[in-house]
Amino acid sequence: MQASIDTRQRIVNAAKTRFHSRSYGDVGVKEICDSAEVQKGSFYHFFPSKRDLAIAVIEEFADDWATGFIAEAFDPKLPPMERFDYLIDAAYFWQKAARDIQGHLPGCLFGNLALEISTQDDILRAKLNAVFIMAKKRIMETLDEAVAEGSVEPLDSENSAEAMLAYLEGLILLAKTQNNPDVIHRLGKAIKSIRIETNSL
Amino acid sequence: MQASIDTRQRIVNAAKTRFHSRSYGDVGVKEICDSAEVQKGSFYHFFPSKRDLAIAVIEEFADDWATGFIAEAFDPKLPPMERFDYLIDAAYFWQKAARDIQGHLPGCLFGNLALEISTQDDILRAKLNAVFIMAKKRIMETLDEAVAEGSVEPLDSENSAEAMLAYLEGLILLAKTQNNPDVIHRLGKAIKSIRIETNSL
DNA sequence: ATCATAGTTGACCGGTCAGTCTAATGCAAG
DNA sequence: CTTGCATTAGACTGACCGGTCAACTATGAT
Repeated sequence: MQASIDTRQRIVNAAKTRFHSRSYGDVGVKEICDSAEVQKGSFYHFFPSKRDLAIAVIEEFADDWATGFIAEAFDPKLPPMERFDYLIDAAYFWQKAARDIQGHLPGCLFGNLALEISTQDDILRAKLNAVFIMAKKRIMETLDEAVAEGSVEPLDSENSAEAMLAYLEGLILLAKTQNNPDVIHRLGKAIKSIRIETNSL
Repeated sequence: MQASIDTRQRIVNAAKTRFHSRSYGDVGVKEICDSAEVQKGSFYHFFPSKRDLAIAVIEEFADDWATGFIAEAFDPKLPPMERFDYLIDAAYFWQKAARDIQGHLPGCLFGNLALEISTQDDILRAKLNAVFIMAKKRIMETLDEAVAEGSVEPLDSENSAEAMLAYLEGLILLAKTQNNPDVIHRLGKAIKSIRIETNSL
């Protein structure tokens, strides 16, 4: 059926933007249905529960993220370390655009959800963690390339990558708390100074 | 009156632990009242709304934090840069202890609340931001001391302090997502490598 | 044409939400 | 003893929550 795929997608789309700009707990199923112009019954035809919708949202958003935001920033044509400048830039412009439209800086959907629900739902937590692992891998590969290329001294690329990811999430957290995207630009450059040395066993 | 002060305090205490280990949205007024052994009427005698309770919780927790956690870590008797090791250590042990008791790593109350409600309530957001500004100041002072002492090359201490705070919050976010306090230890040492240079105008 | 099935509708469920209200307390000052 | 006020008790409100259900429609295969 045609309409059905569309219906499911409309639900996920409506949920995506709402979960991102508000929170999981604050957005009700009814509100999502209304905005997607779908009835409650149809919602529960596609999703056994609100939680399952959250899983779908995380998966789709992770995909959008990997093929959009991340893929653009980690352009293999760019010198490895320059990609981090693009990453910070992309984060800045994304947050700024959202803030200019909605009036509030939404932050990172994954970070938001992680802090909201990871003490309450281990499966959702694991899904979110998987997204972060994926991002970490991309950073790590970039770091490895930079080392191979000679533009960075050898380091513990896995831990350094994770530390850089933590920093990025932290920046976005502060930017959201200040409702000001400039934080990302102002502090972003320091991401390249984060290093964890290889453990000399 | 004696009991009244105690009642108010019991409400705040019950809310503090619950907001921290779950979320603002997920914890209801009834649950807080039950656990504080207080009636709804008493609750609304002391707090006009749940939101006002949140304000009280943030204020009290900020106080606990400043006089406990932060004051211990930023011990003026320690060499300035060593204080950051203590900070990371304190964060690690706190999160680990909470995880061992509750089964879930609670993260930072301020970070949690910031991501959950700062798009929905500007006053709460400002309160949270004030807590971060206070923490930033403590870090900045420490950095300034280190520079004065000669153990650190001159830098933009205000922005560097903010960047270090972002990193700490990011670490705790990842630790929560993995439900594993080790992240804090594993990546914590890099906090001292974060630097933002003075803008040479 | 007919039948199974996917999708849709909207009324409906019990429970819980934040918040209200009135009446009963306990206590302190006059 | 009494008056007055802060506090507490707990029943209650209406709205909303996530979720269910039985009836209905559209479609594609036989």
